[in-house]
Amino acid sequence: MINKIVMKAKFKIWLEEKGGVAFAEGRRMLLEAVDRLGSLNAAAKELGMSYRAAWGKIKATEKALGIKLLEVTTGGKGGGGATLTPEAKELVSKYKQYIDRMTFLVEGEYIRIFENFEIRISKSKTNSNTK
Amino acid sequence: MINKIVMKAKFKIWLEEKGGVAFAEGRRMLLEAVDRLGSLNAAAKELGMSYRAAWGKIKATEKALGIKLLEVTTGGKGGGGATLTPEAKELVSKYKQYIDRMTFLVEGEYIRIFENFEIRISKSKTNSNTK
DNA sequence: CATCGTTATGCCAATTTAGGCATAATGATT
DNA sequence: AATCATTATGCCTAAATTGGCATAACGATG
Repeated sequence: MINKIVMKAKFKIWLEEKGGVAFAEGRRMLLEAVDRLGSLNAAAKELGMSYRAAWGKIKATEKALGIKLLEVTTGGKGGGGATLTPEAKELVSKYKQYIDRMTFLVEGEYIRIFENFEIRISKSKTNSNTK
Repeated sequence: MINKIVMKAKFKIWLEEKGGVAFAEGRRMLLEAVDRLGSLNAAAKELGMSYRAAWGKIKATEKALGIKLLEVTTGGKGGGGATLTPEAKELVSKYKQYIDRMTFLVEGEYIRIFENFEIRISKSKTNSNTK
């Protein structure tokens, strides 16, 4: 019986500052949503997370990198809102570029290196079952 | 005050099979140690983990990929031991090659994309402190 | 000056993950 | 057949991470 392997490479890349996570994909999506919606609250809702969690992520990044990410206002019609600072916009933009590039490379290198491994393993009969 | 950013890119790559983690760096080190020491127990000790944990990782990978990783014997002088199957050796070898290549690329692309970003941010004065 | 939706933050609960204790089985060696 | 270091595995505990509840402050608008 041929036991086809459908192995796949996954990866996660993040930016660290002094050993702590400073920025990663989740935060990039969050900032991108804030930029589009004009509000952290709305962005959190769209991503299915609580405002509390979203705010905490933003704060953690601001503290780690020492830069301000959001320009906020409170009060007024609509209660207020948030927009990205220029630094935040650039961080999001560069991180996106970085992730896209790495996604391409991770996939390409995986295929190059593991290609014939999978084929060979799939054809050998193995005592696969756990018990 | 110049607030120098020493941001760094970190990454983790793993192989998935049907959504579950099948292989990653920790397991590669474990198998590498088994290959060198001839025993899963000794390998676990060297890596500072319990035999229970090490055994669990191996089993999880064997189940996920449907291949046997260790050829084991019990009893006799020394109590027994474990050696890598040819498939395990190849998996370790290819994964190592993959990781080394990606480490190189992650670093290189990071520098290429973020280089001047850090410089600019570092020079602007920021209200860095959390409070 | 009351309203309303947003930002801001402490605090506790819950879920997930990892670790390790305990115990059985193995089998060549003596 | 007693020994001994290893493999094998169930089960419970601890730790770390995440999520969300509750509540305060804000301030332009009407």
